[in-house]
Amino acid sequence: MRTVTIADVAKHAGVAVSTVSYVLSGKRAISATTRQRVLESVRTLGYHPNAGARALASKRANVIALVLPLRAGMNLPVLMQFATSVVTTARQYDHDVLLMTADEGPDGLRRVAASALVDGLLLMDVEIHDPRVPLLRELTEPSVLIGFPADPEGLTCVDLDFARAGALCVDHLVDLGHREIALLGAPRVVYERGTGFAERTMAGFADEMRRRGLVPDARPCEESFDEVYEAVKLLLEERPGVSGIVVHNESAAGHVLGALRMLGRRVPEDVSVVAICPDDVAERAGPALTSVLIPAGDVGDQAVRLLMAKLDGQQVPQSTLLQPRLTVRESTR
Amino acid sequence: MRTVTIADVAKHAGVAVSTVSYVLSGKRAISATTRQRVLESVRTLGYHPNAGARALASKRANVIALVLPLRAGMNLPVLMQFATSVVTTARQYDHDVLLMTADEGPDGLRRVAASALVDGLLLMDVEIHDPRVPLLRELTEPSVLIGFPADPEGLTCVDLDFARAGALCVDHLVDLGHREIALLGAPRVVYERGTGFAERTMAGFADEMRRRGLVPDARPCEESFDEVYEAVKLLLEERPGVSGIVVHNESAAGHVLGALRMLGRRVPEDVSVVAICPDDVAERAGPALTSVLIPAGDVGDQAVRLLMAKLDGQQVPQSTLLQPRLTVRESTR
DNA sequence: CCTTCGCATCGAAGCGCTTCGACGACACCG
DNA sequence: CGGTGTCGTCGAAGCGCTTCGATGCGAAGG
Repeated sequence: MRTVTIADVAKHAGVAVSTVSYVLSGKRAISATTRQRVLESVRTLGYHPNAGARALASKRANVIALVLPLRAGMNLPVLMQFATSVVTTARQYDHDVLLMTADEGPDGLRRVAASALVDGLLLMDVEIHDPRVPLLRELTEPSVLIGFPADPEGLTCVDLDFARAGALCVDHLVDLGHREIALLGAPRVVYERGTGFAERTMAGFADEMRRRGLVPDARPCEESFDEVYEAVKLLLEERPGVSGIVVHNESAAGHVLGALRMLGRRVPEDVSVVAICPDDVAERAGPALTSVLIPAGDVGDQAVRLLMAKLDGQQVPQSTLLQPRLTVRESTR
Repeated sequence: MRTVTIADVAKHAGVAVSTVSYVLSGKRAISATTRQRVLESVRTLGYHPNAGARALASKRANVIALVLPLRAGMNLPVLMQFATSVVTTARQYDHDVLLMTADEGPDGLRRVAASALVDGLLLMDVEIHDPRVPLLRELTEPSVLIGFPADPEGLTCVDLDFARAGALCVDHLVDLGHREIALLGAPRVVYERGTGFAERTMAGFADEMRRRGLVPDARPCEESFDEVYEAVKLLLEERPGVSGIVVHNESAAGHVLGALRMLGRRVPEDVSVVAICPDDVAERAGPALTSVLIPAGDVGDQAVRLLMAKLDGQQVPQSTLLQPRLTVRESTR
């Protein structure tokens, strides 16, 4: 069962190889009748263009690299949602996705780019001082980053507007009448790593609090139940008047509710809680959490569109911030 | 900045193109001095073989497809861990990984296989009656499945031995002296989908219970806190003597602990809980859960090895079951 | 009626690599 | 000392596709 080549299709349809190619690519006008004949031959023979040959001749692999962080502590659901939307959107542009892990480092990127395995790169979870950023600048292949390095000059970056997300939580709680509000953030290590999004949320939270004439109180928060419990307990002891809590830590969100329950605080009667997390986590919690959505799907989608535009030679904005959206559920009042 | 080709390397080293190729592939003997000279040229010029050309000439893309399920309700951490280990192991064999989603269906598989984009396929989360299985049988490209379809004849399947995992939980609890033991499983929809692993766990649990002269009680379990709470409440009402609970539902595991706490049962003093879940989930819970590990990493690793063996023309076993391992933590006594 | 033009199609030249057969050079054997 | 290998290297033929320039043809124009 030899595989079907373009030559087989050409012979079957009684045309030249180049004609088949033009029918398939649409790069030259072909008469309707010929086109039909060719397409039918393609169908009956079950022809699939050889990817390698196509890449070699056209200098386009129609594959993009998706570089995901794999270190533990990543926000898995968000990551998966993101990956899924990247693959789905890429397919809409007739591209496939090569999966890479961040631990291949700059060398891995150089390898796939230089070998023409991929036409462009999508990097998730870029850090403030990311060793891969200088490389991306010198690569001829276009790239799109999720997250912001210290200096985004000359790059294309996409992210959720985390500062706005933090502010949004404040707005919601203050509008409900709460005055004493605290933020429980990501584990300390995340801030130390300098991924950016955690700081930006805190900053947005703090700025908005101050703008409203209130005193911000923001703290990192670990992820195990016991540590969350201790953090909540400490918070309530130090600031007994706290009536609003913003949680920017997906794994901890459920534990915060459990801790409050154990500490005799009812949600939302005594304390209102807003989380910044995916919808499914918010809905699964008891009570269901009012939350600001991390639109991972939109981010992936948008990132692919930007990359495709760059591959197309178009100019794209250096920075794209996606607007967060707050959904009211049962945990705030 | 034209990209460096093998011809450039050959000229720089003063040898024929074919000699460079043989140095790089090791398929023919090359004198040590020539080899050195070539390798040095490769390094100084920064040569990376063009993937398309290589694939075209050698009929090997050095890429494997990884097909992941993307429907909601999947066990994300396990999935990511799996994907990570697949990528890492594939790289050890000098292969890259093309990421696909299950919703591309059989056509997607046919496309990447027929276009020679990939040399082999790795499918995760195969269902009992999976529409892709017949296709895999007729494809010339080798494949490895994670999970078992109804008829694994002629295929290569890898999975955790879930029946054994269920039995292992029973053994642990019974050895501790517990007699009345219940299993809280996956959401009902998972059983209906027929993914297999959930049923197999239940069967292993039930068989071992009966073998021990005990009465099995196994129930599906949804994932939201409220539903878990109701399920636990109902269980305690119907079977007040229950002193051991096996949870085979990662999202629910934490909620089960919370529900028991709210219902006035201490863990492990009043009730012992064993979970079947990844270690990080077990460790993050309060109290830390005694658990049977889902060794997602090993599964991915093993799957890649099997696929590489098949690509190599070797014979491999039709079925590979990975043995589960129980880790005792704080939730059983 | 002959030229001019545009459309539809063809043929051939690569793209960068692997691989096969060939060919010197040299060592070894009888 | 001429055959017979062996080793290391070379040249050339593709792999299946895209793309460029050329070409045949009918319609439009003078």
